[in-house]
Amino acid sequence: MGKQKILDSDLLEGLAKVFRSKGYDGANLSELSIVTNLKKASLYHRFPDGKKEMAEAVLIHIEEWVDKNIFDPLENKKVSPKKRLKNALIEIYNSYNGGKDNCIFRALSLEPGSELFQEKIGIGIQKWISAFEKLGLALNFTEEKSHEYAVQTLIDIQGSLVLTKGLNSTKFFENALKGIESRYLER
Amino acid sequence: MGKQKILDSDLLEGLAKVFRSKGYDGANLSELSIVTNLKKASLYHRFPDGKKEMAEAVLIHIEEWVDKNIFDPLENKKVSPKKRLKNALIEIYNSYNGGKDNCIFRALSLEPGSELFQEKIGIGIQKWISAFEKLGLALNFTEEKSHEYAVQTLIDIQGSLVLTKGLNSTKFFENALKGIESRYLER
DNA sequence: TACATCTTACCGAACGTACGGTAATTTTTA
DNA sequence: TAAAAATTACCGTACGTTCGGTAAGATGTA
Repeated sequence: MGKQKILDSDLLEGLAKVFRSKGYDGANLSELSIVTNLKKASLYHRFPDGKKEMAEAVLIHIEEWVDKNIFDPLENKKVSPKKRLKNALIEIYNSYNGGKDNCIFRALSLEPGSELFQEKIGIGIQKWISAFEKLGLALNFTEEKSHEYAVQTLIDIQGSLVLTKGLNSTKFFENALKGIESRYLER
Repeated sequence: MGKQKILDSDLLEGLAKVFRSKGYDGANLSELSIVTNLKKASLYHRFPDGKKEMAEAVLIHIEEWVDKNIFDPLENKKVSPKKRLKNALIEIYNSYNGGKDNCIFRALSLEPGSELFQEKIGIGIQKWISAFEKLGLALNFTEEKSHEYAVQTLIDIQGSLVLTKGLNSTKFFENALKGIESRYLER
């Protein structure tokens, strides 16, 4: 019975799950150890800089996932803008587990720890806004409207996630996604 | 030069400041002690059940403040609905320090600790929705529209606070409040 | 091919520290 | 002067981190 290498993707998804639900300070090494099937010392083998490096790796992992599964398809000119939007909303719905999971940005923006990730989070949010701005333009909205709608899209997602958590009902998130779709598609 | 008795309101505001910025787990007794000018053991004299009781007291304190400074004026029939809305938005703006401060609901809805406050938070959010529903009715919107607008008001506030924090710019919060106002006032 | 060496992946045990919390005592207040 | 409030000194525990070490695959060399 030899030692199996834990796959990077499994590892990062385990870490992500904890950081998303507990934030930086609330995520403790014991639990990170359990969800990754790796003892604490082994986590330090993978991440010599410790918890901070783990959270950063999670942020990067999620960013890559979003690039590939949301941003790239959203800008794929071989598909109609309407279809692109619909696909993106489905991906968003699933990636937040229908509204039951937190956003990593929100989880990591509480002190202590927020200073460490502030810059990465800012860039990440900016990328979301840009992606939806491009969609707006592709749907022939003005630059101004495209920006306004992009910002409102993020606000709807983030705000509805807060209500979904606070009132323990996914309907807010679901309705928000529907609202985003009709804002773009109903002229 | 004797020691001054710490006033309940100052005490709770100090505690609130820490819980809002750090969440339940991130708030530690050393800092709660410093910000209240009370040694740890003295905090335990005031709150025998410890940190949990402190966070609950903060939640209650904020709820009372909101009742008095936002909900009551918002339902005061001696003032026109339009004026009531404008006053409420000003109070909201100031109470979030122009967008720079977190919402206590959001701060306390991360694990660990979220279980402890889930119910109180749910009731609190529900009260916000109800208050804005009544405003919508007073402004002669249908019940359905009043509900829709009330939910969207909370989403705009919460979502814009996330963007404000994440991008370190209060313009998102400011614009959201303007958007709320015009949604109610521009027919 | 065969064996030695290097490297990767992992782990048990322990470290110093900071945590939430408590007991005993002094100070303040009325 | 008695009760209430605040303080000092302390406790057990859980935290993030580090150390010393093992198993096993990869690489180098004859």
